[in-house]
Amino acid sequence: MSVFAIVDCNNFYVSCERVFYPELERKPVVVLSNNDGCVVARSNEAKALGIRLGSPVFKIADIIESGGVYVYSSNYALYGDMSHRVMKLLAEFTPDMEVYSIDEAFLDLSCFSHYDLNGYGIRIKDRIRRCVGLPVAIGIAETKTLAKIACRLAKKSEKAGGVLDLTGSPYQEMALSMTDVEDVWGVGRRYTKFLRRNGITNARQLRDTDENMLREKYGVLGSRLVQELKGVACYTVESCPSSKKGITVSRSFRYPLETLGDLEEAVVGYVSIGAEKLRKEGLCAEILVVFLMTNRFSKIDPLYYNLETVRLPVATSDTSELISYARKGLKNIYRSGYRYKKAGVMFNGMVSEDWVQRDLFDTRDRKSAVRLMSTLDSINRTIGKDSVQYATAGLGNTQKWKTVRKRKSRSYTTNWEHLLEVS
DNA sequence: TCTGGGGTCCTAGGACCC
DNA sequence: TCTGGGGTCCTAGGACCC
Repeated sequence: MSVFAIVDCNNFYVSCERVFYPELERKPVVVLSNNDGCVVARSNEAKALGIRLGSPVFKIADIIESGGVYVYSSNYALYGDMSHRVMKLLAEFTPDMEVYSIDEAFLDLSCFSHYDLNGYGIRIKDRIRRCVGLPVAIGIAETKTLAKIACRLAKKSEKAGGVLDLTGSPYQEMALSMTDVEDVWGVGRRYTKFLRRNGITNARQLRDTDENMLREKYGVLGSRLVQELKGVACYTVESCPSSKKGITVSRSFRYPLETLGDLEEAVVGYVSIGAEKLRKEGLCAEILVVFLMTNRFSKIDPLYYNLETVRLPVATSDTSELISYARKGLKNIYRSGYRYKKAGVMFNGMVSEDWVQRDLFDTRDRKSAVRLMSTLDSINRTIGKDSVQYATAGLGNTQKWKTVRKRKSRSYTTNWEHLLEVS
């Protein structure tokens, strides 16, 4: 029998902040997106105050004030490192796991099916709490979709204490009945509407739906959904993630940018970030996309959105080369007179750096470019991020495109200067 | 005034191949 | 007059996930 567990960190970003500032326990806490724009994580206390995920901060200013809500900018260095620690611990508990997102992992527990799975789950939960300081919830069942449902209930129920094992359990019927159809993994807003219109409101009804009806509406995903709810595993634990199919780097600006020069600095900055990611993955991109847009929420400013796709003569991860194509692309789509709110670059058509198709008439010295990039990367890795950067990305505080994070906590685990002192 | 960022998979249709 | 069968690749759009 196959057994899947999903381990999900509770209110992950908020919990990471709490580890290093325990006074935040039992207090309403939120973490914000880039430029301190929207709420991306909430503590249970903040949820109880009615703060919705994705709310723009300015719209909930009064709740923050009256509720005494602690507000943090996102600290990706901290969250990334904490995530890494959690995953490392989880790997001790199973021969096969899949890191599903920054705060979730699927574990294959099939070989433990004759054990006390609930007890095993509790051991996992306790170990993460003790070694990393983070609270997690764990759901265990015959399929990934059922495990997700178990995990959701484990989080909600006092009695479950954070771990719920539904394998072969008589409670499975009840668990499915208690789960609204929109809370099923793979059912989004669109399908919720369709399902509810057809009288399907909970997971149990969805499981007992005519599979063909769903298949027609929803394609193969529909049949898989029903099968998974019935306990027939359609998805496995993907322990070796296939290499990336694309890399996107884009940010909203704190204030609208208007000149080509300012936008160029932003695009150069994004290309630098993206190209570094490419090299880290050992990939080269064949296709580069540059895009820009004005504020889609504005009722006054005219809207403009455009993108340019560039097919590169030879797949590359060389920042200099990518910058020159990106700047050309940007010039083509830039129109003066607009107030731009966001720009970005995308790399597609990925190939491994060892399998790049060369061009007979290529005149570029690619060997030295590779050496230059690896030197650049190693300097930035050892001395610190952006120690060496392209001047066309702008310098220091003149960089208008850099995101603002006014309420960021310290990088406790990734920067020696920020190490906690105990006295 | 202020509204995030980064992904995946599936499908349908068109162009093209033998 | 009759016009097969089996593919691939690419693109755009939709839906979903965290």
